[in-house]
Amino acid sequence: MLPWLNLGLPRTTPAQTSHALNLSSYLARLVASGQATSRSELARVTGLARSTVSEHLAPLLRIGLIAEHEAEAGARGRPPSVLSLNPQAGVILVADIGAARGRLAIADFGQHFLAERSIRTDVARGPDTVLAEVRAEFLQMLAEHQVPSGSVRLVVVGLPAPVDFASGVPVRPPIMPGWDNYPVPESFQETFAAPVLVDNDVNLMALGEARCRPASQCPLLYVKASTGIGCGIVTHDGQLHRGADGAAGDIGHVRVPGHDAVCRCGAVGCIEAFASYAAILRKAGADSGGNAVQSAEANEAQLSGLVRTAAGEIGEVIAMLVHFFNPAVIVLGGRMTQYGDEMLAGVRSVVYRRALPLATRRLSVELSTLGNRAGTVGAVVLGVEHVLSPQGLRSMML
Amino acid sequence: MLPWLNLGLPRTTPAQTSHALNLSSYLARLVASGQATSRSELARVTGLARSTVSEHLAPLLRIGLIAEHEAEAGARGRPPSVLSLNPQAGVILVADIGAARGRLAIADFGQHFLAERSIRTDVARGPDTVLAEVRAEFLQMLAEHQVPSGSVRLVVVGLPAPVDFASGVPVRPPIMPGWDNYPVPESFQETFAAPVLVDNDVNLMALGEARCRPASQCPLLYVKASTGIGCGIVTHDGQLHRGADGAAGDIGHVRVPGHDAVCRCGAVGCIEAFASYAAILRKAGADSGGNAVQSAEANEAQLSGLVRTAAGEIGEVIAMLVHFFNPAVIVLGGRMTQYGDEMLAGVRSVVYRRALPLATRRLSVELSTLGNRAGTVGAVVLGVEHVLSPQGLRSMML
DNA sequence: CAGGTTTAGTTCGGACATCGACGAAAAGAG
DNA sequence: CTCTTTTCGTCGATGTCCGAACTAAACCTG
Repeated sequence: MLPWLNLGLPRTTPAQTSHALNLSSYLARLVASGQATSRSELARVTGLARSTVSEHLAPLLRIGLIAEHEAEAGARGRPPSVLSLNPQAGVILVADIGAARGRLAIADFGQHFLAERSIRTDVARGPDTVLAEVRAEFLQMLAEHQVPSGSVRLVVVGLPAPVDFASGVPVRPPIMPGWDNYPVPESFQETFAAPVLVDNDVNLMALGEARCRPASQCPLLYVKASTGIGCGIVTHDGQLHRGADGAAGDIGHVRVPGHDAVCRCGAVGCIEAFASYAAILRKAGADSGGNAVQSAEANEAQLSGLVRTAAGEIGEVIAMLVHFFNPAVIVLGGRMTQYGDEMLAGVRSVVYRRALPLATRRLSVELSTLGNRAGTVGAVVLGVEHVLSPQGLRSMML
Repeated sequence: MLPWLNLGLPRTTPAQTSHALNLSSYLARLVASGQATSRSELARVTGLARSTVSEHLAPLLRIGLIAEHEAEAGARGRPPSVLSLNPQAGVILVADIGAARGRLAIADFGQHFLAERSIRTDVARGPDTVLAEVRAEFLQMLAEHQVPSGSVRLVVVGLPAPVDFASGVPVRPPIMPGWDNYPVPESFQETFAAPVLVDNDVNLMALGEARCRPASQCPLLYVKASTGIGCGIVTHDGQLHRGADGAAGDIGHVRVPGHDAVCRCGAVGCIEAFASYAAILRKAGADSGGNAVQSAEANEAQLSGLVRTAAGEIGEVIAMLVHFFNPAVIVLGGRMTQYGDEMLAGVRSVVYRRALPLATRRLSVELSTLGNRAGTVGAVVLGVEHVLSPQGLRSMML
């Protein structure tokens, strides 16, 4: 007979987190996303009794996570007290660390960036150096905006590497010598007494883009073409797919025959070796015979053409992903979207030609709406969702 | 400022299904999967009080879904009353319809196949003919095994086509003329007064394989190489990924350069056109100059070589999927696994050479453990999980 | 074989969650 | 000012879940 079947059970038993916390978390997220702004509205949306809503809202107000203020009247009856995440509930520190540059930000819970800054982060200098600079920069930003460092609720870090999300540790990063297994969370926890979340940078961008759109646009793929080529995956239910080892979305080293460029990973024919933005700049520099980037950047027309070609090659890979994953939306991001029109045209032409009509009929291919802020926005999203999760709420309520 | 962010909310509000039903469903699934066989064990596994377990078990016993019988004593204390899904609770009709042949089965809830049968199903003859034959066959099987047709609780159908799972309708099947948008569920509901689930056949196989393994082996990819090449996707949390249009996993029409075979989809260079089992048989037939399949099947050695080559080409595609999806396990199935060793060797050699070590370090590439029963087993799994879901339970309890 | 030990399952009262009903508060309409 | 409308809080009724005490059914010991 058959071995018996391990029916689809949740990985955590439902009874582990209390029902009360689940409800509070759900209410908090409804408020945070703006889908409900008053107690009655929450009751309508959730189908719960108003009294139940009030009851579960009370602890959220008590710990100051949600604030209420008077609404200016205008409608008929008693004006509701408008609910929102309390901007004063604390701040989230966010670092989107790229290979060469990083973007730091301080965000409050009211969806505002209090401060934003771009710094040099040459990851090749090693984690000790880079993270120390990030910490110093954070402290300076906090001081400048007079945010007490005690109000830091969470630190979220994006790294251009595969990350084991549970432990927050980079695993075998191809381009970051010295970062393998480096305990990034500990390095921040010495300075800030707050939990630290670490994830792949492209995952964060994908999350940011996904949350700017209606849930019907999931499953969503975010494809970033800059120095490297990577991809973030958001599934049907809005969750990031990180894969078994945190390495999902690493499409830069997909091999496309017909090219013999040597990739930094050592292999030959990786898409990243000839269709990434870095590769294009190299090519432009070489063609113009001059000294690389400077002169090449000037030659807009030539670059446009190269982007268009590269976008087509990326489109070949995307067409394959469309077959396999059948997403509702493909979002294009990364530095190559400086030439957005060319990029879009290049990708679209190939995808709609190659892929079967069924999978492309309702597929939309778009440029990133968040641009180079996708990473920081996604990090804030991850942070807010973590704080508002049942586990996050429990830790706040002691 | 930013548009506000639609935080990761569940698609259905948690308050919609009653907490009680959720618990009953969870208990039933624990019993069904054999993870708990008595009330006390359920209490230990779930962390609930024994009294609570008893309380929620009562309705499941009342409707006859779960049965208890005496355990033979042997341990110290009072022997537990052993719980199991009641085999007499009803049967599930299962049809795994392939392009040429279909596999029908009657399963009870006690993980036993009461009857199993393979029939000719030339899907090109159209849905009316094929489904009528399936229905007739089902009725005959029921009669032969003296199962009253009133005890049919569910019908599960797998089709070699993209299927919109919610409505149970095939959408734009490439190889099934006349099936587009055909209302398959209605066609069975006239005969059997039971819900009908329809899904892609490869999805069912993937589900079957996934449920035969520990949950730690998800995310899992099931790759089927027969007449066509397809792929089923099970995510980290054990759910099938069906994509935005139910077309996910359709990797047969991924284009691999360097081949100019014309595919039945009309395009050139589809992997399916030269590396599927059908293509191999064609090639073997052509090489031996004789009349195709018959003489070719005889020449084992030649076929082995062709399988090995084709497996390498499929491996190129799988390597790409490994980069993108980073699964924990790849399961190989389909008729090509008749030559399992060659297939495994061909796929492994390419995957472990092409893909980055990070994604392959813990990846295991295996042959299907269920063989040609994967589809029917997966269909039973889908059916049992549907019946034991909170929605399914509610309908049984009136 | 009587009584102790161990494990399983049931019963029951209390703590807590959720609901609906009622009433108070706060605005506009007439 | 009074009526209507909408929001929100309070309170008792109902239902869920738990733990403690109790019963049931086995084995072990002497």
